[in-house]
Amino acid sequence: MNVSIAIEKLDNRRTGPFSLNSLFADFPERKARKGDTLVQRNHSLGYIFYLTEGMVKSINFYKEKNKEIVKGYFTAGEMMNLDILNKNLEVSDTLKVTSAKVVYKIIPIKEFKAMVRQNQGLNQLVMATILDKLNKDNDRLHRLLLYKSRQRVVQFLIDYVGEVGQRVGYEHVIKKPFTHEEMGNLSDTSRQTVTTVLNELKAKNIIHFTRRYIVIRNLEALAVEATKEG
DNA sequence: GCATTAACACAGA
DNA sequence: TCTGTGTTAATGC
Repeated sequence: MNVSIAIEKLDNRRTGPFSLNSLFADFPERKARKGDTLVQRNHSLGYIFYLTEGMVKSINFYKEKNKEIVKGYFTAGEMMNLDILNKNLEVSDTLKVTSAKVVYKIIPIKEFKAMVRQNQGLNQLVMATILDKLNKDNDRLHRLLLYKSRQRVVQFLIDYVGEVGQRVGYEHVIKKPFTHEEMGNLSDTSRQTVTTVLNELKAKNIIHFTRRYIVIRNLEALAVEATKEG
């Protein structure tokens, strides 16, 4: 994603989200702890999961390689397994808790479908969520094919700030950011490489970070880094 | 060469 | 105290 689009996203982002919290308020709630599996890939599931607290990762595990591919992370306010709408209730990703605690709502698929039919806003949001995921997967694949790991980290950072960054003067802040390991998973590289790249950017005064936040000092300069070789 | 893995030190929440 | 970060040597493709 180029920098102007990232900025545009920051500006256009909806402030008062279409309130899923109130829409799903009356449905039963479940809790889980770090390491718990909410549902296994290929298993049948009669509910849509709506995350109200904590963080969940969606993964595929490849036995042959003994390797886990992290497809993405869900945070509070997201519907996690919309793919079952299209696959006869079969989930395509394993969902695992990564935060200390998770709270989520379970909405029976039949009722969910009825709500989608009735509620234009929900209908649009479901559509947008699925398409957004599709685009993200596509971008990620292209990056893997076209760019080296350090570039992918920078590109991830630009997208990331576009999604959750807050403007502060000429800078942008990401509060409670992903860990380096999580960012590595999302940009298909190792956590050590993420650490190294971030420290390089810090040394160039393009970003600053601690465990609690990331500040993008210079988004334009970051965009330049995103395509720079070596 | 470029990047990941492993291993270890250590610091910050 | 434990998780996350910073660094480097060994290893792999």
